[in-house]
Parts: sequence; C-alpha cells; structure tokens
Amino acid sequence: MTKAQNAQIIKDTRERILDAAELMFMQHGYDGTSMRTVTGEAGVNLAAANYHFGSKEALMQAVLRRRLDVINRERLRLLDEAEAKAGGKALKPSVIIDCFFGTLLRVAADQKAGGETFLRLLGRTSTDPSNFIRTFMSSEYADVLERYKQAMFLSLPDVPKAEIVWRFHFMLGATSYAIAGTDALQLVTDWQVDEASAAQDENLLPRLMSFLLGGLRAPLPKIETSIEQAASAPFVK
Amino acid sequence: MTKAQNAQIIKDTRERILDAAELMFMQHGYDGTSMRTVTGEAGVNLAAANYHFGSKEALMQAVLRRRLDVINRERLRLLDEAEAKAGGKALKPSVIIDCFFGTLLRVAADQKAGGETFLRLLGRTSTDPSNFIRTFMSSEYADVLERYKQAMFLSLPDVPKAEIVWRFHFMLGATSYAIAGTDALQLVTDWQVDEASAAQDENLLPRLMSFLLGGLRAPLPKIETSIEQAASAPFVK
DNA sequence: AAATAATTCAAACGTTCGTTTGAATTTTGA
DNA sequence: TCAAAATTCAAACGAACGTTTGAATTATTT
Repeated sequence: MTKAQNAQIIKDTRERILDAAELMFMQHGYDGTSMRTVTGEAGVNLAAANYHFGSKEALMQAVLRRRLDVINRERLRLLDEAEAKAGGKALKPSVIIDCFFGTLLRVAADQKAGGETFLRLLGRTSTDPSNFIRTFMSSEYADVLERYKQAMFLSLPDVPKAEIVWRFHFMLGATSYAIAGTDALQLVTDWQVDEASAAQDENLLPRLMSFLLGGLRAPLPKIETSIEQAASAPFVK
Repeated sequence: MTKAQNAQIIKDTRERILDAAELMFMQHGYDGTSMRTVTGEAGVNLAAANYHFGSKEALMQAVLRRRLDVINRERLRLLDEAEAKAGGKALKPSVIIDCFFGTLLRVAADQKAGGETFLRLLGRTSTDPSNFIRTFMSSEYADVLERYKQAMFLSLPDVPKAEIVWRFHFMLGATSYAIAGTDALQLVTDWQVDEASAAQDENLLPRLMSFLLGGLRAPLPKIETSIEQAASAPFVK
C-alpha cells in the first residue's frame, strides 16, 4: 500500500485528534473533557495534541473552525445568490431564514461523518460561559451576522431594528437547543435513551422552519419605553 | 445583637454557600467551578461545602432545587387556578404558555437576590451534557411537564401531539437561550460587555411571549412520514 | 454548669489535570 | 543515500482538583 492510499484510509494524526475532540467535547463539554480522553479516543500519543494544536483551547477552536468556516461561507454564498436573483428587490424573510438556519442543518447533515456530532456540539457551545469560547465564536460569526442583520433590516423595513435583532436572537436559541439534542427535561419521552435522535431527524428542519417563521411573523409586543410603537406596524410583514 | 437578629442579617453558612455556588456555576459552569472558588466567594472554610452538602454534585442539585421548587409549584398552582376559572372549558394556548414561561421570568425577577443569576444559570444548565444534571433536571420537571403537556393537548385537540411537543421543545430552547444571556455571537452589539442585560430586561417577557405564541400558532409543516397530515388541520388554533 | 451535639478549621490525602521534555523514530528533500 | 526536518513516544513536571481527617471551637441540651 502506497503512502497516498494509506493517507486516504488512515486519517492523519491531526484529523484523528479533531474527530475525537469533536466527539468528546460534545459528550462531556469542554471542561469535562481531558486531553488524555481526546488522545485516548483518537488512539494517538498524549503529547501529539499539544504538538499539533499548541493548547487545549486552541484545539477547541480548531474543532469549531473546521466546520464553521464551511457553513458560514455557504451562508454568505447563498445570500449573495438570492440577492442576485432578486435583482435589487428586498428578499422575503423566509428566504433569509432558510439561508441561515436551513444551511446549518443541511450542510451538517451532508458531511460524511461527524456532521451530527458537530451540530450538537455547536448547540451546547452556544451557551458555554467560557470567555475564550465566547470571544472566538463572536469573531467567527461577526461577518455573517452583520450581513444577515442588514438583509433582515431591508426585508422588514417597517419593523424596528431592535425587534428584528431580538427575534433573530430567539431563533438562534430555539435552533441551538434543538440541535443540542439534549432534551434535559425529557419532554420528548419517545426519544431513545441513547439520545441519538433530534439532530439527525430529517423532519427537524421543516418543523423548525415553521416555528421560526411563525415567531418572526408574530405581532409585535407592546414595549413601554419604545418610541417606534407597535400601533404603526403591529404585524411583521 | 441577639442570635435571631444576627441570623437575619448574616446568612448562615449553608445559604452563603448556595448563593456563592449559584453565582460561580452561572459564571464559569459546573466543571469550570471548583469547591475552593465557591467557598472562597462565600467566605467560609473549604470543608464546609462537603460538610453541608456531601459532594459537589449534591451542591449543584441543591442550588437548582432551591429555586426550581418554588417556580414549579407556582406553575402548577397557576394552571390549577386557570383551569378552575375556565370551568371545564379548554384553556387558550396563550394562557398555558404564560403560566409556564411567564412564571419563570416573573418569579425569578421577583426574588430579592440571585433571581437573575439563577435565570442565567438555568439557561446554561438546560444544555449541560453532564449525566447527573440531566437526570436531576428531568426528575425535577417530570410532574410539571406532564401536567402542561396534557393541558396543551386539550387546548389544541386538532394538532398532532408530536407537533405540540416539538413546539414546546422549541419554546424551551428560545427561552433558555434568552435567559442565559450569553449572546455568544454578539448578535446584539448594543449590550454591555459586562453582559448584565438580557435576563433583567423588563421588556424581555413581552418580546419573548410574542415570539413563542407566534411560533406555536405557525402553520404546521408538511411531514413526510406522518399519518396525521397538516391538510386536515393546517393551522394551530 | 456540665455534657453532648453541631459546626468550623488547618492540613493533608491521593488523583487528575494541561503541558513540557528530550530521546527515538519516521518522513522529507537534496 | 544521507543529513535535516517533522513527528511520535514514554516519562515527568508542578498545579489544581474533590474529598477526608481529627482536633478546636461553638451551640444546644440536660
């Protein structure tokens, strides 16, 4: 077996560590996962992790970046494409929402292995209190979020920007929780104990999209301190 | 100063540990918080935590139970009250949602100290992968969730139960994420870096309630494998 | 006031953590 | 082919972890 063939079948150390870290971080969280657990799962020497990534924090960032770069690049590409097709006219909110949240679920489901694992890791990472994770995530998302925020503002010119941002925030939450697949409260008692269900459920996407769009289109709340009042634009769209 | 007076002003060791643990667990997560951090913040001896609570896991459970018991009892009481007032007729979904999610935000905001801290801890705990936390949370919520699920089923007799459960799941997610107040993606750039904003925002409740009800009332998705099809009841309520 | 129980305290237990080291081994490039 | 670079490896580092101990102190009961 040549070296090239071997490289195709046996993943190199760097990638094995990334795969193992993705799985362990998802199952036990960042602080709950040790470098020994990761390298043990990967079947490599303990020192290899620090050799290839420098530190545990840098390893976590590499795990997130590997998938997020692909997803966010696709998000930008699809939004560009949709705007080009619309030819100057404002996009429908449902199109924007699908470009953002639909892409996440589709790309992750498309990836051969680890796609579902990453989805669940991402869901759990979104509420992680660690400072270095928050800093990394915000810089990783900065461009995409700014782009989508502007698209939403153009799409819903009559809705106060603060309300749009809030609803986008709520949509992020519903999605993060859904893909985390924890169901800590065991609300869905039908799910298996091996908890492999939510993120890989093919019906998750249509169900989630319906819910998100419903929330986005809901009547605006009556906010006490706001100048722009719901009276002038009581409904989104 | 008598002993009774002293007990009112200077909280006893047990309560000081609970307060400190609530704050530290919220800021740094369960695994990211050490017993030394907790007892240091509380100003008590390290051994006091194990003396009063037995273990770190038991301490975490005591932190959660102290507030959740109050909130869930209130949730059951309000639902009983609403059903009694309705006199046999089915409740409106908005009433049920307000009893569940509104109570959470109101009770937590009402409590003198730690109310907002607990809200954010709860949001972050909801996606925690730790097994003992998940087990504890599911048993702590079992009664309330079963009660509310049945109320929702009665309130929306034409909607497939699976869809109701899914939407409740999405609502839990949006709420958890919102009260966690992390904003890891820095979507809301207006928020301060000290991140003290979301959970104590008095406008959060009306905004969240609008979004949740909109999502709940959204048109049902077209599910491929389902026998009960959206065609017969395409809209919730 | 004496005896008993509850609590606090400093110190230490053994374990696990992230990271580093320097030699051994493999891969690369001339 | 052979020196140089890259990688793997066993071993160890000091620090931090949850928990325990037994004596000292405080609070309660008799």
